[in-house]
Amino acid sequence: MGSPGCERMGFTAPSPLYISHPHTDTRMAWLDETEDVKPPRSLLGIPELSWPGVYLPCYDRLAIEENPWVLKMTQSPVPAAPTTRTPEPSPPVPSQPQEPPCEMQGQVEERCLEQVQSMVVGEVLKDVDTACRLLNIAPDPLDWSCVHVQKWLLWTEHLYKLPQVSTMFQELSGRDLCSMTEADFRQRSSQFGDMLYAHLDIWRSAASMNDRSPPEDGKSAADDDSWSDVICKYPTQPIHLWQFLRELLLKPHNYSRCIRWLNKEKGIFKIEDSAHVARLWGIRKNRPAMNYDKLSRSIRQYYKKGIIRKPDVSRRLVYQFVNPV
DNA sequence: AACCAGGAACACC
DNA sequence: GGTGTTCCTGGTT
Repeated sequence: MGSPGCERMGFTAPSPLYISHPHTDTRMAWLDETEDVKPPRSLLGIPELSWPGVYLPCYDRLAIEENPWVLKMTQSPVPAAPTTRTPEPSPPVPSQPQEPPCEMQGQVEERCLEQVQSMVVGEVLKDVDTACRLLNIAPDPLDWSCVHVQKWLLWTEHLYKLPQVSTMFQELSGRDLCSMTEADFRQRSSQFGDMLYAHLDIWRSAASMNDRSPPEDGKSAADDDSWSDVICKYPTQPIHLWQFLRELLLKPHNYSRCIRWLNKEKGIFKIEDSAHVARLWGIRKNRPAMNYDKLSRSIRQYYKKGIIRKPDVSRRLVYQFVNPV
């Protein structure tokens, strides 16, 4: 590896990165199969660059529309821009002087951009981290086995609603994958090769960034759950279903559309989208035939073990952890 | 139709 | 043996 992460991330290179405000429920629009989650590039004013426009799952078009100023980040920061750029509606900066000197305004914008950049980097790392734990794969693609590569491909298919492309990349380790050029990717999948290549690029960038700044203890990328401490060691022991469910529940900004707490204190949760939860579990366990019927059977196995039960008032798709955290 | 409950056989570690 | 998967029958919402 060894290529500079930030450039690969698209912060210095002209790579569009669709971003939005984090922690909105709309972040997981990709989970909703009825929607086309990729924002129309033309509408966003993003030029059709050679980069395929990787759409990060944590960012969605609604929030982009709500925060048009963020779009600046998605556009090429080529040198020509600053002098001709028209003033955009500023992000909420309290008590801003009415007519700030140009320099000051530039500084403010620069600081805003820096803040947004670091926010985006954080969100990207978080998403990679989440995917790593859900798939039980290492963050660095170079460490992937053929099985890991297939998992990642299945995940990416799911993420971007691609047709089955994983078959085009069989028998490849992560190292093989990383040694491939964009042209190699396109050769295997003319339609989606560039997208996969770009997505892999993000992962490699995230890995290289992690290399340079290992997560500090306690407050890591998965800052909103103490749970991650338990199973943060990536390619280790298999995860239990109840652990997996809890992990989804502890990422509400990612998965609240498919599973959410009804009463966190009591450990009562509801599966909002049974098919999606089952599919995620299937990806995680490498069981393509997984469905809610089977998943719920596994949940029912927990009844006699005293791990999960039905709440006192039984409701469809609602379960309860016997020992809530 | 989708969900729920649980038996049974099986695979995998 | 523990855990989860797969298949099944039959009941409920």
